Amino acid sequence: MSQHKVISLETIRVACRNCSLSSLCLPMGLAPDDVERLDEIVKRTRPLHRGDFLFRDGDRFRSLYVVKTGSVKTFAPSPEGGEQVLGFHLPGEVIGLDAIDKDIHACSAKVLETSAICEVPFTRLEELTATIPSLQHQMYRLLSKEIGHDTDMLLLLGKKNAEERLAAFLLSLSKRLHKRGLSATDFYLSMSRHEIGNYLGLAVETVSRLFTRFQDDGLMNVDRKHIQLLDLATLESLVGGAGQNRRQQQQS
Amino acid sequence: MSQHKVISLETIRVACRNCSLSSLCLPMGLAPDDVERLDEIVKRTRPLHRGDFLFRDGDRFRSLYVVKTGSVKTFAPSPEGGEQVLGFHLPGEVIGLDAIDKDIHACSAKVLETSAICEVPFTRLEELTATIPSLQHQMYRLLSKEIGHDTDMLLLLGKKNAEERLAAFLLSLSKRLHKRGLSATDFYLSMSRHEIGNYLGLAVETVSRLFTRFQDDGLMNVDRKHIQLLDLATLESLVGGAGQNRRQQQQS
DNA sequence: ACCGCCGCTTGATCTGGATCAAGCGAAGAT
DNA sequence: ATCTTCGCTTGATCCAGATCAAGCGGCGGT
Repeated sequence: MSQHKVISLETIRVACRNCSLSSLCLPMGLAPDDVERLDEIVKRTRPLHRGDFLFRDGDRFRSLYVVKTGSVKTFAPSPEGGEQVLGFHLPGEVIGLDAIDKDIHACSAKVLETSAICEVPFTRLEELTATIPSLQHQMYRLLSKEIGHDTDMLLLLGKKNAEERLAAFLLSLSKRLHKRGLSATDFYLSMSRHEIGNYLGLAVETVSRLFTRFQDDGLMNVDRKHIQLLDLATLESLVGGAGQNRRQQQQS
Repeated sequence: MSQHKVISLETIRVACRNCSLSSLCLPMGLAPDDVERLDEIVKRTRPLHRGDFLFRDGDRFRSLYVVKTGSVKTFAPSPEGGEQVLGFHLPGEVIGLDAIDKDIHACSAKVLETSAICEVPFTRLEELTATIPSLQHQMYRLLSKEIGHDTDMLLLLGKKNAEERLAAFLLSLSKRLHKRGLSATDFYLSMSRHEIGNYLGLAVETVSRLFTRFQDDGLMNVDRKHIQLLDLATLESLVGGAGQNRRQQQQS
């Protein structure tokens, strides 16, 4: 806790137009002076550290958050006092979209590692989107994309077995990191096995056993948090559920 | 198939301002002449019948659809040739929001019973929202609400057992029908046991057994598609997972 | 450098719900 | 009216993954 260094503001103060995420983030396809206007409403906070909250469930909704570097998990309380991990958020990804409706956050967002986060006050963003059609369109797409992603998760939790879930999880991380310009095959997990299991609807032990199995099968190397994917093609085929002999899925 | 009656257009041609769904649908809180403008872009189609598609996965995205009466299911193909039921849509609910991002439908929407559906061409709606701030806000809320709903489903599929899932499903139907002005305790299921099971990540047999059990326990009456909920309070408590003796949920 | 905690792994056992297997009966077809 | 199909129910069995149990070892703290 005593290690909070004072970071020079110059390091943080990076305008949207120079942001390496610009193609992933909101401003995609905006005219230069529209980017400027967006840039003006974005707050750049000092780096957050592992365990810090962006918001907690029950908090009033004020802003969207964009991960610039690092990672964040979101999770919702379940009635019994446990929690459901809803997602892991990597650079370029937006957090808080689910709270627009009720104006109250229904989940919490916790920083998994030292991270830089942009804060975008939603009311101001809304004013902006009303005058910049292409930004409005981006917002609709952003919200829609989130729905599509949730849909994928529903299919995963509803129809896939443990092996397929973990393979899908690893490939999802891989693709998202790659899109961000990082290695698709060599990365560190910022979340615990427990959190992965919670997210995928599996017990910690199952996650651990599958890591071991995937490694034994030559699909990947696992060393603590350090992951190396060795055979993306086979992992991809595992996700498809063509595990070899799978009963014809039920047609409803 | 030979029973397609010609329905008089007057029956269908009901303007938004007179629509009984107006408080649930898009126009909430709009000025009268804004409702008028919205009304002008909404297409009202002839009634659709069981088995008709609003769209299929792979179709180009053009419109959102609002259920006026009846019900619709949406479902996505899974890699193995099966499918995942993504939702059942009742009057006042909007379909197609997930396709805005990619401009292609990733799921199909199939009518479960004779239904009246409004079609809202999205491009025109987008033009409208750009000039009516409160409508824009409604759109954001609508999209956000959908994300929130998906989040609930993730918790259900990730953490709840069969009993909790079915209880949650029944109560969800009950509340949504009630909001629409229909009975919260007496209704007909327009979907099959198979579809319910698929939606909830359960086998048909499990759904059937649970219906029997709930009935034996005096929580509800089940006669084919006809459902009567007798003890909402107990059903509610089942959802909470307080089944009685439940291990303390994992804290990630 | 040492200690203690906690996250992870691995093995053994248990179980909720899936799968397999038989009817049953209602709704639609002829 | 009868047939046929298909959706549903109910019983028996099976199994993937949860739970229980027991270390191991890295990492943070002092």
